[in-house]
Amino acid sequence: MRQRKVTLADIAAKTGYGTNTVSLALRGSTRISQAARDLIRGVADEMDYVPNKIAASLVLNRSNTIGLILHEITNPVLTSVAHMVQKTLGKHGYSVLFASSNGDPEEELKAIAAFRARMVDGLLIYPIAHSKLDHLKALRRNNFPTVLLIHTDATGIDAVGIDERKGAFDATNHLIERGHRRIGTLGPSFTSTVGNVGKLQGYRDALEAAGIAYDPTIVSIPIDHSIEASVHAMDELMAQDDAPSAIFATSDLTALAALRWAAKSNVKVPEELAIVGFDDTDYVAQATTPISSIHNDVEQLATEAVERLLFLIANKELLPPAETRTTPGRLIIRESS
Amino acid sequence: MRQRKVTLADIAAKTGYGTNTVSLALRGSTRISQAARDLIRGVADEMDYVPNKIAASLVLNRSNTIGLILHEITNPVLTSVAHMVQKTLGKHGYSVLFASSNGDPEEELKAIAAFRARMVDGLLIYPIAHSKLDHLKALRRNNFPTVLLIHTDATGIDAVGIDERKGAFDATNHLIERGHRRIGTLGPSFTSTVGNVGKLQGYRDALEAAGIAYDPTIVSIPIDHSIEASVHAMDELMAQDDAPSAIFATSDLTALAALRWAAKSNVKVPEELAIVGFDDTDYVAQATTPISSIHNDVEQLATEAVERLLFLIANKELLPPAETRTTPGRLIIRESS
DNA sequence: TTGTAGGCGTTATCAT
DNA sequence: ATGATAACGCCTACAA
Repeated sequence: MRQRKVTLADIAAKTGYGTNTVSLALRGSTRISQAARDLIRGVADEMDYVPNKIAASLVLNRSNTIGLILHEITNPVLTSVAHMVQKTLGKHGYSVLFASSNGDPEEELKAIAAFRARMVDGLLIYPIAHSKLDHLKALRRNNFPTVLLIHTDATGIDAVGIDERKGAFDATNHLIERGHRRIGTLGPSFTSTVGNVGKLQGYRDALEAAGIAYDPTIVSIPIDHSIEASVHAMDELMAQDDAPSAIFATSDLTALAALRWAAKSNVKVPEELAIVGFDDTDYVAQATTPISSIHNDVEQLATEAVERLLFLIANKELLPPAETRTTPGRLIIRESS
Repeated sequence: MRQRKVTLADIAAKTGYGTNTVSLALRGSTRISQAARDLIRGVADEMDYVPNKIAASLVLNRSNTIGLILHEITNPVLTSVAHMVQKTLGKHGYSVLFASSNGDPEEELKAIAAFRARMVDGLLIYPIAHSKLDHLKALRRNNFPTVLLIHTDATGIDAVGIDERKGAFDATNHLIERGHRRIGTLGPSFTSTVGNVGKLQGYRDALEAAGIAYDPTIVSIPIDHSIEASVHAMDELMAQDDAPSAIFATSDLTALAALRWAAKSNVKVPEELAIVGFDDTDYVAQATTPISSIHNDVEQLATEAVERLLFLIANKELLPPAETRTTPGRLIIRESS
């Protein structure tokens, strides 16, 4: 005995108006008399009318929904991005379909397909790998508004992201200025993980500028994204003969791991080991030894990405040339360095 | 010069079949000859056909989309829930609309309205307050499948959540067994925040069982969700004459704050101050001093919630009586206690 | 095995 | 100021 959903027709029947009048009235059209509008509005509320946007989407050819795909939702930075994106889009009347690709290209493709089938008006995506952008460029070629949430030098696709290269440069350079010559780095797979390509570059840039030779034996890559794996990686890194005196951690998570390693190894931070992280989350700012980190303005990033996406959506008939925007980070110096 | 979207009719025209045959063929109906199916499938792929699920939703009266509303996405536990929920639902062919209410009841209502208008088949929600469940119960009364992601004793609404009361009891009791009699607690607003109502109860249960008087002066409530605010709260809490020798932190975030406070105050953990957290995230497990915490099986929670929701959706014509499920946590003892 | 007709709830166009 | 009609793209009858 399930009550059918209330439709425009039901309200029309009850008020004596046509469905079309009801539709206009509920959307506040001045073409309808004030009296009629009030009456209709009242009856609609009374009947607990919920407009069916899906039906509207069909005729308007616009769903007022966008898709957000992140490659890893556990990451606190991406989490903030998700939050800001949803908040900003909500203000513009958009809802957001969310999916986490979890590092699996297959999942990413599935999510894209699912979202497209649901007629999302556009896509914000933090892709899995820098090198695998072709399918996303293809979307754009099909006039499908898409914005990457990363910084990339790739062309033919819009992107707004953090300037990892510069951030990494600043972090490394700061350690050099503190007198360190042997600077290790700790972070997930530099080649495959988006973002870290740039970070490795920035790290090398800084070394080169200071005339320090790049040494791959102190570039450490944890086996997975857990802190534990990074602590492990530290174990091996620091067991070397010529162990680093400073660590540039490419994420706050690995920075915390470095700190943890120091604690359990009775190594003093920053006296015996300096640490700089990346992203400046609460966790490093308020770690037992507050850790220096590169602060990135997630709010600005999210806002700009949303703006760009909405712009693309508004111009989807003839997409403007792809653009890349970058938001710089800034180094926050704390006790760890 | 925008190419229209490919529809069933387009494929029909190109293959010479009717739209209906094409529809059946693409869905793999055996009513269509194998040859026709292959042909149609091929042409569809060639034309890059993307089925319009929105149109299908309209006729099927089912969107294969559910809404997920969290009251705070920054929280690592809720983040994991979001991830698991999306992953599990994805396997069942559902997409998830996401919104963060950010602790604002107004936002929560807006999100619910937006999702209903988009015809979600059901709702998973981590509500803002225990006390404000009436609007959610109303949804259920209107045969709208809804599952709360919290543990609650409220009736008339489905819920699956962590047993906060028991977890808090175990945490507090553990500290008592370690010989502590003066146990403070640190966590966001016990009365308004969902979950913490139960935690305060469990804390008091344990005290009572041990014959320790409950003392509200050592129940500390940080001003917001930042670690910094909790460190501040610790400052005040520990400045008291009869300061606690142990802290039950109602979240891992506050546990980390307690640890941070100890570090900057040169207080030894666990010798001078014992700490137990709640949720057992990586951050406490791998803190400089690994912190004891209540581990909760987020994966199981998410799976059960999704299962229940799908069950409700399948029976939405006549919803079964509301049920509450609870998943117990377990204490993980580490160096902090 | 395939085609035809009708309708899902909304909006836009064109009348009145 | 309001109403009738035709879409939007798909699916489920029912027919052939």
